[in-house]
Amino acid sequence: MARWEPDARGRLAKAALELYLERGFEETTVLDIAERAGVTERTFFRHFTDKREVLFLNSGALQDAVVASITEAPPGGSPLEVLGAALIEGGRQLGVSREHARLRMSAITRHPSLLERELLKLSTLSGAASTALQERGVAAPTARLVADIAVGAFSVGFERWLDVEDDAEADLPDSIGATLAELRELAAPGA
Amino acid sequence: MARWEPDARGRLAKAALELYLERGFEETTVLDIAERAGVTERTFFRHFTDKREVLFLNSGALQDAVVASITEAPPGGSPLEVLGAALIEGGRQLGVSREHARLRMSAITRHPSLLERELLKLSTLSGAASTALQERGVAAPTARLVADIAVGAFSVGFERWLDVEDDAEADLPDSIGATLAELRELAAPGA
DNA sequence: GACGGGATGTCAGCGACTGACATGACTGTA
DNA sequence: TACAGTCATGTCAGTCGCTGACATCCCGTC
Repeated sequence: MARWEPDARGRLAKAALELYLERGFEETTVLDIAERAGVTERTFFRHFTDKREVLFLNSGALQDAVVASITEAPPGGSPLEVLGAALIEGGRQLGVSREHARLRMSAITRHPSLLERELLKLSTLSGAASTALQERGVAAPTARLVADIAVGAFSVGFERWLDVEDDAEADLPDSIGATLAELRELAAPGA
Repeated sequence: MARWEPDARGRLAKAALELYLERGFEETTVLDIAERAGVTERTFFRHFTDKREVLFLNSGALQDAVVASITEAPPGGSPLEVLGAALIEGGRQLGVSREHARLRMSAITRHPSLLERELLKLSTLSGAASTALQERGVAAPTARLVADIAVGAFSVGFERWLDVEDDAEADLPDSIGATLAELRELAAPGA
């Protein structure tokens, strides 16, 4: 598996994040990234489809976890409950450090181009969740709406997790769960 | 204001949509668009920042309408109620034909690159709505969550409006309102 | 009819991205 | 030990998105 210097992909992702934070996204050339990682520009594009994708290495893992969680959920439960639990479980399995997540998010929010890609990933996650819900018998229009809303809450919960001051109190699944609960309150007829 | 052939911007937007539908986004060159519109490639980039933006000419108008509606809303009412009414009003003022909206959406969903831009516009709208809510005294975290959720419902409502078969029954504000109502049901504690 | 300003044209150039082909490194096998 | 096959990487040439600098043209104004 490993030849030459191993893990070119990982080195490229690391070099890219560093450079995006040091100089900014626009000011960083793919050639810069490749050179810092010790490979050629061409090699970069063999590992990542474009200059943005390099910050989204593990976005597929979250989606897989969420879909699996929906599929394996016991029958019964409202769509929002099922998906909510799946998103909390996905957050649990993510296993990313707040430090790294903060740096990554910092780079992403600094440039619209990267934000676009982040939004696309969330949209893809929403689409996959919607499909998984439909396979459980949820009607398509309902599934799409629930997925959209719940993934939105997931995203907000993730950001709130990054904002917590005290490291000891920061728990991603808790934060997602709390945000989903708040969603229910805000949407409640009385609110 | 108008010299040479008037409305180069509008001609460019029209030519771009046509070509994206005829050949696809990737297969269309900015030079192609410019030639069909009777201008130079350079002129294209004076009117639009990039090849995607050309499909999002009036996205600012919706945002302005929504923000204005939030700002002018009478005091009282939950954040979700205020924003929901503002989004319905925004939909009312949009004034786009379903035919044109369908073609545009068809082009957008055909290519992830365009979908990214659509998502960014919605995110920007959400951010603006959140800010407007905060100026009404809504706490920042709540405002962000409500804005995210409500704009998501708006987007789903818009798509549903496009899907309605009978032209006579298709009303955008109604569709947005119905989707918001469904959101409340789905999120209600009992559901 | 000279003047000024805004929209357009022209041109040169950088950087993102791709296809085609060559080369290197490591594995399995005789 | 030699040889062949495979897969990641390197090399090279080319297209296209996008930008800055400068020239030009059309129009209203004085």
